[in-house]
Amino acid sequence: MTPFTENVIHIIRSIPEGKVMTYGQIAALAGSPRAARQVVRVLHSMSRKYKLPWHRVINSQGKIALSDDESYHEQLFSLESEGVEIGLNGVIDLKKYQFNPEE
DNA sequence: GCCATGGCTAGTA
DNA sequence: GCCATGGCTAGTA
Repeated sequence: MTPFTENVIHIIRSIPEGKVMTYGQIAALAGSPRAARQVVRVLHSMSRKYKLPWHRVINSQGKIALSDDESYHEQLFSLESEGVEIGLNGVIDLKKYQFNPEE
């Protein structure tokens, strides 16, 4: 496993309940600002094995990125049950819910 | 080495 | 357009 991948895993693991992070944000913290899609790959291949809180990762618009209907709703439900509010337009208020480790 | 993959993203002819 | 991976292939040894 490469350092980048390890970083990504650690970062995702560090997201507290009720908070979210962005693909790009995670990539940047892991040391490669434009590697957002690699974060996606990590999520795909390692979520289960490393028990990652995959549902706490959303896109920069503050939206759930999953296209599959069932997965989308699973993520929606997981977030709501942690207290994250999702607007009718499907948007999560990043100002309110985004996790910033560097604080 | 090449190439597809992929739940993206900044910036805007 | 970006770019880190994994899988696969041609082409050497």
